Amino acid sequence: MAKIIRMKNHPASAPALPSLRAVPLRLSSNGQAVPLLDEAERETLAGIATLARFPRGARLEAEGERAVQIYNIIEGVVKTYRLSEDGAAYILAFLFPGDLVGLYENGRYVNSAEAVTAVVAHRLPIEALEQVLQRDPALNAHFLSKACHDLRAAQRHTILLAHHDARTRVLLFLDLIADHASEITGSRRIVALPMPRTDIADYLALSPEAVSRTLHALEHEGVLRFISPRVIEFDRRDDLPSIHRQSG
Amino acid sequence: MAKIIRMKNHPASAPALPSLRAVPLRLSSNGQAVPLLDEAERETLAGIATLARFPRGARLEAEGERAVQIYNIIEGVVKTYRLSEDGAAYILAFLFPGDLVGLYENGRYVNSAEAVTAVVAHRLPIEALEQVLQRDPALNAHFLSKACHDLRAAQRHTILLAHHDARTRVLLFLDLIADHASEITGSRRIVALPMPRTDIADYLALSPEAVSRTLHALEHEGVLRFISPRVIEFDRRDDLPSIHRQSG
DNA sequence: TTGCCGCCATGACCAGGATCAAAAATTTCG
DNA sequence: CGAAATTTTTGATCCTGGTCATGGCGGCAA
Repeated sequence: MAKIIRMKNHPASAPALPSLRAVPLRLSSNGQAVPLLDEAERETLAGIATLARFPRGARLEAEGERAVQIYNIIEGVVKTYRLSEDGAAYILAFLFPGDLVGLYENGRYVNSAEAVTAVVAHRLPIEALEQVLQRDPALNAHFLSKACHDLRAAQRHTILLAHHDARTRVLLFLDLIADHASEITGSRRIVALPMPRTDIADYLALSPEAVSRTLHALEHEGVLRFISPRVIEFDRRDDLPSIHRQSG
Repeated sequence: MAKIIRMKNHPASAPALPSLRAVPLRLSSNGQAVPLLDEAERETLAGIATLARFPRGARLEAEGERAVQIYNIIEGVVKTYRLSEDGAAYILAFLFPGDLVGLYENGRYVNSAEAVTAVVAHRLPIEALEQVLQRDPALNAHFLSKACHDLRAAQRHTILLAHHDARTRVLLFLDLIADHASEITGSRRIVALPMPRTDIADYLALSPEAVSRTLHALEHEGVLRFISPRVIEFDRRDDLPSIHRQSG
């Protein structure tokens, strides 16, 4: 038992099998994101996967590069982004364990991806993956489910940025992070933000100043409390736009 | 020959087979959107499809409804949107021939969809479609390609709305429409806008007033010329942010 | 300890587009 | 054809969040 806990704290010692998290297309019990793959499917993917580790800040791929592999995150947080002409970054998504990194078209990656924290991931060579998917229709269907899940997430992100003000964007961002990386201590929820203000700003299409101001305005409102700049106490809110329940 | 032209103007007389348009994942010659399906695959889908016609303004589906079918557009334009608490509409995409309508999760449609023009589409029952995809891995792979294509389009839409000003948004919108519905008359490109200003506004996250103002500012710049409020002469521009080349 | 450097916070000012109000143009329909 | 309804346009004002500038905090190395 102590050993299991130790493994959880040190995932290096026993990497988990590949896993896809998403809300299923078909009617399921609760409509939450769940692991899609069964043991056999995870073993199948493990058969073509090699383990990759990235330190914080490492780039997994760059837009325009020839796409040779995709990654399945086991541990850590990855950001995907595009660079504009003037060097500004547009962060498209933060990805968590159970997500896939490496969207490509015409044989080339569409986005860049960088490790926000230390990351452990399975490297899936595209060549081998496509062969496996050809042979296993059920597995193929799961990848389709995952793509649809990410499409819905992108649509929610669009609505969030395009139609909501800074306060709502920041609240929903905190919600997103709290879903994936929060500890419940008594009745309080402690959320650790793994990325700097600039990343939050690039994801929410705000200036870093606006993110800072908004966070502090929320503290004055009593919605949250700072423990340190990267750690806040935050009680999840029910009064957020329903459009955005569920995210990935 | 005259008959063929007549058929093109009156698609009612000879509906085309189902078709999926997207940029392929694999390296392809030009990196443009192309029809993904071969004749056999189109016939396979036709085997489970029934033809559906919708007048302008008809609703194809509503968010939250039980998902029983998806549509493959043959002719016309469809908008997909979400409704906010206060009744405002967030238009997520305009869909054209070769596109799929009917994204669902947990057995229910995620978005609403409405015909912007008169629409002809193949109705594909989900039940039958999933069976067909199980039996035909290549077809399944094409649906995955299409989902990835739509995901990339959603990401471009996010960047467009979140990081570009009104002028750029309107220009790129005109580009989008010109891709799908323009006639080249001599050296001028005539673009017919099939939707009202409010729809353009809801898609670009602007007010209808801002859309109108921006269009007229572009006319004063000499970038376009109004023939009527819904018909403009517009020469495609090369100086737009490269992020947005290609759309669906 | 001290100084450097990256990250974060705060203040002052400005601008793009929203909002409110109302007129003009176009389409629909009797 | 003419009138109503809808769509589009224009004008005036306001406000959110961007930008620029400055200052504080904390970690790290010497």
